[in-house]
This record gives sequence, structure tokens and C-alpha cells, in this order.
Amino acid sequence: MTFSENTEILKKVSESTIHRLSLYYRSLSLLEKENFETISSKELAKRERLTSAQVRKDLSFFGSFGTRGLGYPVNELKKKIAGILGIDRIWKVALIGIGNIGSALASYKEFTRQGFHIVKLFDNDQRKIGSNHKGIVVSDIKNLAQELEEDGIELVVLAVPATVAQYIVDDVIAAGVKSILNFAPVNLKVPDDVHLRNENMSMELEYLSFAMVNNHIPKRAK
Amino acid sequence: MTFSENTEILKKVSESTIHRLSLYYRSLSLLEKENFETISSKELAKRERLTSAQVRKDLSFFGSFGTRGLGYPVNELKKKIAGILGIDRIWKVALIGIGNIGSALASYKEFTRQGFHIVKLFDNDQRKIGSNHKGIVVSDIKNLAQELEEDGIELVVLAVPATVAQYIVDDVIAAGVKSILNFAPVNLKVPDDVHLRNENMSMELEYLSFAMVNNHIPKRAK
DNA sequence: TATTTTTTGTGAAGTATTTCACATAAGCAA
DNA sequence: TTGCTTATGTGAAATACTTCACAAAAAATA
Repeated sequence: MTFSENTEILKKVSESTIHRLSLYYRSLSLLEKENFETISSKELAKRERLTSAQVRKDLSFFGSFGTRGLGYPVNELKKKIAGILGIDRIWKVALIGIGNIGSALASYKEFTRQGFHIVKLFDNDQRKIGSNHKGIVVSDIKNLAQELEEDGIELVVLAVPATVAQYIVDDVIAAGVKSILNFAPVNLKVPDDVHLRNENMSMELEYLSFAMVNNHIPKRAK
Repeated sequence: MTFSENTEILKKVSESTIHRLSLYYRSLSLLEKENFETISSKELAKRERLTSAQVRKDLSFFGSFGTRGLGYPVNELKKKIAGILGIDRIWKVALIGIGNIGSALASYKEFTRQGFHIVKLFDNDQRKIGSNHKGIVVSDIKNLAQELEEDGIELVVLAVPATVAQYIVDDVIAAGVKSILNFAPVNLKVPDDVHLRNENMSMELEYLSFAMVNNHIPKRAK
């Protein structure tokens, strides 16, 4: 596939499709463990509470991975999706902020399982700096930019208080990092060439609350 | 507003609109602290990287809260949104699973701030049961159904291993709980009258990874 | 091998969501 | 009070996303 074809395709692919690829990947991992060789779009859809057409359409943006009459080869499709999502490799991740959420994320197995390896921890608390946290020595945030560059960090997870998040993000960007996952409940300003995604853990609780007070009939899980 | 009018309106309101209301609420809280009296849809949109039309359309599903030529009254709009989202009250929440993620969530201030009060903790680990965790004594998960009912828990946050999540959810539902926020990376089966939302913390990392390998030009934060 | 069944891949149709654009209303200034 | 400016609220238009429906291809069956 040439680059121009690649960008052509990407223009058509929505955020929702990418998120569903994550779901398919998870289902395929499970199917693999259950020793399934193939899976139909119908069965995969059922497991993720989607329609089979949706599954086929999502996959069709990236190629033809199935066999008519048979379905998709579980192991192969899993690998293809890993390639599309870019999780068929190791990403070097730094985690900034070893508080409540940060500590939990540092030990979160799911990240490692998907190739996101946290190789660096930062904090500004003198009691934490230098201490060993799950095999990683916590660095002083004062050396942030320098250490990020030295270690070739490509992705930063931010778990710091909302009040300081923007200052830290500015440093992270100055160090050349192009991808940031932000857990602070604040809208960060980043340049156009930096990828920023926000994880807002209250949002889904608020959706539940909305559903309850408005007597909303649930349709399906996110 | 009558019940039938209410359901009429809700039919038209999308999940995205509700999620954006959460964002507006957060912005308004900040604007309140900054002593803004009013805010235009244009300025609110700018802060959330949306369009002003989007903001006005979202709000218009629920009423006319603004003044032409002036904008929206910050404090009043914040209260209105709180009412719509159902966060103008206290929700009694139980947290199940005091592991990595669970511990972090138990201390997560943002939940409390929005009216989600974790009043009950459950685990199956004998070392944790009976111990005091942020002022709450950890209960044995064996007494789950009984204690959920006794305490009138309306909402459950699930932070248990994927392998046992379904069994626990079945118990939670048997106890009459109608709303569940699930952090386990698994698709849970629940009856139609139960609200289930999933928090998948790897999903956004995968989106970043996708964006990086596909040379995706970032548009805006989620 | 021929026939039936299954299931993909995909244009077209159908929905849903977002943006446009403007009439309307309120503030503000003189 | 009049005219100018600002900004809402909302149908209509434009986009985006999902589902339909079916031809095509491969597997299963006999």
C-alpha cells in the first residue's frame, strides 16, 4: 500500500471504527485462548453487541481478511488488527505522577499486555523520588525533558493534578513527545502535530446517572 | 415537563450529547471559579474544542438557557446541567475489588466531587477484609448481595479481574442494582433493564498508537 | 462433481449527527 | 428612543455513520 493510498483510506475511517478494532482485538485474544480457528462476523458481532455488517464494514476499510462461507481466521485477523492499531510492537511509555491513579496505572497489566511498556516514572514528591516502584526508580520531574529524550520515550501518560497538567504537558512537548494520554480532568492545549487523548473516568458515571434519573432505557454497552 | 414529553426529548438526544454535557459541566465549574457571570456558546466551544453551533444544539434539547446578545449564565447553566445529568444529588456507590485500580478509584476525589459517594468496599482477599480503607471497612464479597440491599446501593463500580467479573455482576444484579460501571476488560452480559457502561483504559492508548503508526493528523481531543 | 449452504465484501439506502445560516431577541451606546 | 451589535435558538442542508441486501465466493454435503 502506498502512502497516498494509506492517507486516502484513513480519511474515511472514523474514530468509532478504531475503537471497535480495539474491541475486536480483545475478543480475538479470548477466542484464541478458547482455541477457535475461525470466527464469523455474526459471532464476533454478537460478542461485542454490534451488528455483523458493522464488523465487516469496519474490517473492510483495511482489507479483505475473511473467507466467504467460513469467516475470519482468528489468529491471523488478530495479528492484522494489531498491525493496524500499531500494537504489534513495544512502545516506550513514561508515566508522570505517581499518586492515586498513577500508582494504579504503573501496575496495570493490560497496558503491558498490549505493548505499552512503562519504562519511566516521574514525580515531584521527594519522598517518592529515588524509590523503587515496580522495578522502576522514580525520577525527579525536574529532569523530565532530559530523561524523556535520553530514553527515547514516544508516549506519555499524564496522571498529575489538573492544576499543574498544562505546565508539565508543555515540558513534555518541548522534549519532542508527540503522543499524550491525559487523565487530569482538564482541557490541555497542545500544538497541531501532537496527539492528545483524554481519559475522563467520571464521564461514564455521569452517563449512568443521566440514564437513571431520566428513566432511560439502556440499549447497549459502550 | 410531563413524562411523555420527557421520553420524547430523550429519544432525540445522543450519547455524544450527554458526554459533551459532562464537558460543559466541567468547564462551567472552572468558569465559576474564575468569576465569570456569563459565557457565550462561542467561548464555551473554544474551551472544549467544539463549534458554537454544537454547544447551542446540545443545550437546546433540554431548554432555552441563554440570553440573546449576552450568552449563558454560568452558575445557572451549571445547575441546569447538573440536574439533567442527575449529579445534583448524592449517589450511593459500592466499589468491588480493592486491587490496583480499585484502590485508586476508592480515593479518586473527582467521583466525590460529582456526587458519587463510595460508601462500601468489597473484596475477597482475607488480608483486606475488615481493614480500614479511607475510612471504610472492607466487606467480604460473600455478603455482597445482602449488604448492597441493606445499604441501598444504587450504583456499583466493578474493578475485579476479568475472569470473575461476570459472576460478580450476576450477584450485583440479583441484589437489585440497576447501574454498573465496569473496569474489567471483558464484555458482561446484563438484563435489558440494567445500565452497564465500560471503562476501557487501553482503548485510548490504542488510538494513540494507531494515530502514530498511521501518520494520522490529529484533529482534536476526545 | 453438482448442489446447497454459509458468509464475506460492498454499493446503496437509511439514520443520525453536525454544521450552516438566519430570523429573532436582548444588550448597549448615543 | 433609535440604531447597531452581539449572540441565541432552530429549521434546513450537509456530513457522517450504520444497516440493508445481495452478488460473489468458498465450504460443506451428498
